[in-house]
Amino acid sequence: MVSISSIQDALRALTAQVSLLNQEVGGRLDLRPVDRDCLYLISQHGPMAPSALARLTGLHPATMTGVLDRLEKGGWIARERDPGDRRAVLIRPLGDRVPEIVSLYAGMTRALDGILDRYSPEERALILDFLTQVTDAAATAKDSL
Amino acid sequence: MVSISSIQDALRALTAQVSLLNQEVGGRLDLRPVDRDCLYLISQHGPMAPSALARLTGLHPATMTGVLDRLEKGGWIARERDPGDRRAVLIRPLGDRVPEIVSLYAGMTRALDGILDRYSPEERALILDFLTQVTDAAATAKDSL
DNA sequence: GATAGAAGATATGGAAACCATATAATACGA
DNA sequence: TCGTATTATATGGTTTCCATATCTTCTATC
Repeated sequence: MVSISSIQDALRALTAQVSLLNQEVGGRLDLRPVDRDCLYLISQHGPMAPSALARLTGLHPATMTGVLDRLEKGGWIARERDPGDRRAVLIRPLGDRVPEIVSLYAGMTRALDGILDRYSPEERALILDFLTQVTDAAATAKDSL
Repeated sequence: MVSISSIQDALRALTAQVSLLNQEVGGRLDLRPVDRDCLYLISQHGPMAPSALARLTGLHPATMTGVLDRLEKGGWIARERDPGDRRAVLIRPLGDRVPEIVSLYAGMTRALDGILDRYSPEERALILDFLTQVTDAAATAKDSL
């Protein structure tokens, strides 16, 4: 019998381990953890304003300026003027250095391919659904704090 | 059809979202991300030496001293002399403030309970197995960088 | 045993990051 | 049009991070 708490423990262990992997990858690219997190969010969400990113991550706006300075200097993003609001800035992710990231995650990607190969389509659907639900739950739990 | 890459994306989204939740929880407890990560590792692994923790996390030993200073000051851990090696220190996790953590994660725990309730024992076993495999893969991927 | 070198943790000082506040530019409502 | 709100960033002080040095203790070799 698989207890609920054992799955909770497994989830914690997974996120902790992935966090360590991310930290190692980030280190190779001169990306601090907070920079890497912001970069991921930008690349997923598309162009967005610094203030929105600061709200999302809970960082101070002044801190966000520093984060974006580093990301811009590293060639990860570009700052653009928002055509609709001349006060605002749009942060656009640049694709130039994406291959470096892909390369560093190649081992993990390959391992994951191997794991998923052994599951049936139904099982994969189950896994995807579970992951999605947990992600939503985490977002809700954070917002209701 | 559930593609492999969609599950990879879901995993990235999950870890990113959990990272945000952790960051929020840590903030409420005056724990910086690096302190929180170290505290988790200590609490899972049991008493361990600062040098071992520094190696595991990739932090500089001098940085680890600062992390442990903060964790000790906050009442999260205690430094003890290693009886077998008088140079060494053993970091012991203290349980005093664990209820605070549990309380902040209560929403997430409850949501996860609700999600898992809807799965059969076989499905739970599948999920647990998948999570365990991915965790191992992440550890291996990190070590082979 | 005695001794040289290694290993462990921490002190010290300089560099970097974080954050509160102030500032400048722009938007928007009365 | 004027006053206030919003957006991003500059500035200065505090905290954190890291390289090096230092002190203690262990261990291998003589």
